[in-house]
Amino acid sequence: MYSSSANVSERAVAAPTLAISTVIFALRPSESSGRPTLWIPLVRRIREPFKDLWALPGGPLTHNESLQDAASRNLRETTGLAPSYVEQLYAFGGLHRSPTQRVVSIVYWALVQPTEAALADESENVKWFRADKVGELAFDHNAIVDYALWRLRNKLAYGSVAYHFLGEYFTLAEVREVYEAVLDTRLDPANFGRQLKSTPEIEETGEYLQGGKHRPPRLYRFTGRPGLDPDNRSTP
Amino acid sequence: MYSSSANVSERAVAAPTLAISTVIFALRPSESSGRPTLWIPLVRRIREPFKDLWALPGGPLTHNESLQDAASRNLRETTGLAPSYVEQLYAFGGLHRSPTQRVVSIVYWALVQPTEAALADESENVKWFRADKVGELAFDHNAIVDYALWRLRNKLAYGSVAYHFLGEYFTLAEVREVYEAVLDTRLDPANFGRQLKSTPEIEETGEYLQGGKHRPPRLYRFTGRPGLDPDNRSTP
DNA sequence: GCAAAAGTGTTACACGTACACCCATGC
DNA sequence: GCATGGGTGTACGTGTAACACTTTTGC
Repeated sequence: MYSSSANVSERAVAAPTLAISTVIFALRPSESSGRPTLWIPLVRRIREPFKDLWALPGGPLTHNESLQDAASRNLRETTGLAPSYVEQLYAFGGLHRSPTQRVVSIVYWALVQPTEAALADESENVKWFRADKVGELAFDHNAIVDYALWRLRNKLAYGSVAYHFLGEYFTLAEVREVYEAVLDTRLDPANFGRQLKSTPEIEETGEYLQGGKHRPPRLYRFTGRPGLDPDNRSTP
Repeated sequence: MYSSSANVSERAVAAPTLAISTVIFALRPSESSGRPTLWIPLVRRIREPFKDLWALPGGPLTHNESLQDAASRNLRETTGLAPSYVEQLYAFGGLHRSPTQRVVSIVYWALVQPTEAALADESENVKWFRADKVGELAFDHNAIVDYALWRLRNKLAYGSVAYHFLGEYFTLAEVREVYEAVLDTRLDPANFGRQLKSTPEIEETGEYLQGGKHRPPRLYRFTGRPGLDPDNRSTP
């Protein structure tokens, strides 16, 4: 394939297994406070190695799908969900990730909306965990979850991912709740609202959210495209 | 390997080829202005597909090396250089990257110091190009180079990569030249110097660079660690 | 009317930018 | 002495943080 001075004969021997895994984030109300918090779904391993430990959903890459399609597919297959945002996280290829075999995992992270997340499949072998309390996971999946969390927080602070946790219409308070949940801080509603309204990707609709207990907040819409990474770049 | 509801029998069929490629950046004086500019080494393809076109150096992943080691190795093999900085860029896995075969490329980017870059191997089949004037490359390598450039500029602006283009000791003006070359702007020497001196990772030495035409500038040293990505995290 | 959330106004401060100025060296 | 790059001082503008204040709804 590539011209290279490497020993070409080695290639056939090596051929590490290639797998795709996904860290799926959704906001769900905390059991205690009721405020939204970050959750991720994990699958129980049904064979060795790491039998009975929890692991990230994942699977092989099939021949006729792109990497991102493979991530979306195994997300749908394990949780029944359609993600609103998918981005590549990292390719993990350390030598001893799996005790039995050399595996290179290309890991994605995804966001799903809470309306969807509510009707997600949950079973004996698929369960949702609070992202900061996952316990001991199979393989190097604890490190992967940590890194995904770090990336999510980063993207939220500097990018425009927050809206993918929400539906098409949302109030400023809902966006603020997303930030507060993910970054684990409290934000000044006044300043936060002004900042959002000054970003060109946020569009003010004429609608108001009715049925609340207090003054009805205005509804907004997000009109931006997510991506700067190669998979999403071409989308105009 | 992974528990998954995917059709396990498909895996054996699929098995796309896995390759490692690297975008190697070095600063070299421009032919015209003499000011430093960004260059990258490319290798000429000696077979189909894309025979005779230039491509990124790359090769297979061998069994007993990590992804990053593979990147460093093929960097050394094509250019004879030891990189001062290596970071994973992205895993490219589109279906039609190569017309003949399904290939997933895990791409790294690297920086080498100009002292090293000066003695880099150059031959009929390995040549250095200005990063912004590479012409038409094989596969999707133009897109990859563009993305690597974007990342480098980003990391330079927000991170602390600049020092890896330089030796252990450097003057503030040298760092400024790196920024000016990569970001293609002019920066105010006064403000730039103050900013650098206020970053805790920059250490002022007692030494001065002698032999210049004018007032000898103070020499500085960088005392930070590069990384926040998984490969470099554990390094204490 | 009162509680609570939506939304506006105002001020202080940190930080980046622009630019005038002084310092030290080679020729 | 003078040209040139190294280095300091200082004023201005922009954006964020803090917080007082007004508005609008449900009960």
